[in-house]
Amino acid sequence: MNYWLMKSEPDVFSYDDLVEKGKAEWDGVRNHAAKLHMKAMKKGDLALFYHSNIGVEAVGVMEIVEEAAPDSTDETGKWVAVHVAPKEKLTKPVTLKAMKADSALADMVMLRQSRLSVSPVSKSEFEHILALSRA
DNA sequence: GCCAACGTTGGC
DNA sequence: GCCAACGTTGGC
Repeated sequence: MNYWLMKSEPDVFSYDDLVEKGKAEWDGVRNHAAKLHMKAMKKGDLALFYHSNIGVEAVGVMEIVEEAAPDSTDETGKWVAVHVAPKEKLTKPVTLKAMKADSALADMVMLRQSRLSVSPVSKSEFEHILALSRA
């Protein structure tokens, strides 16, 4: 089982929007590194849902329910998307500020490469963030 | 609104 | 194949 972090601007698509839909295609990713990460995702993997621009915090956990397939919004056939479903809304969002301030998360890929919209998260980082959300 | 990071494009 | 110019993302 692997863990991931996926960014979305909440005014475009928020965690609550995902809860409302029940399941959604994570489309629109147009970055090669992000694409490779999506292709590596397996059904049952968990991903943090992160709100960029507004909030700037991890707000929930979702599950990968369908592995990478052609992105329905892409006409070139070059890009892929996975399908996700909401799993658990964090009791308390974990802000970027809190993640940056935590030495246990210093190696997080998303902190090192802030523009990457889909990034891997280690098991210990994932569990640490969940612990912070309950603190 | 600004700016840093970084990806892409195009001239050479 | 290099690199400058430019566009986009995302934090502040």
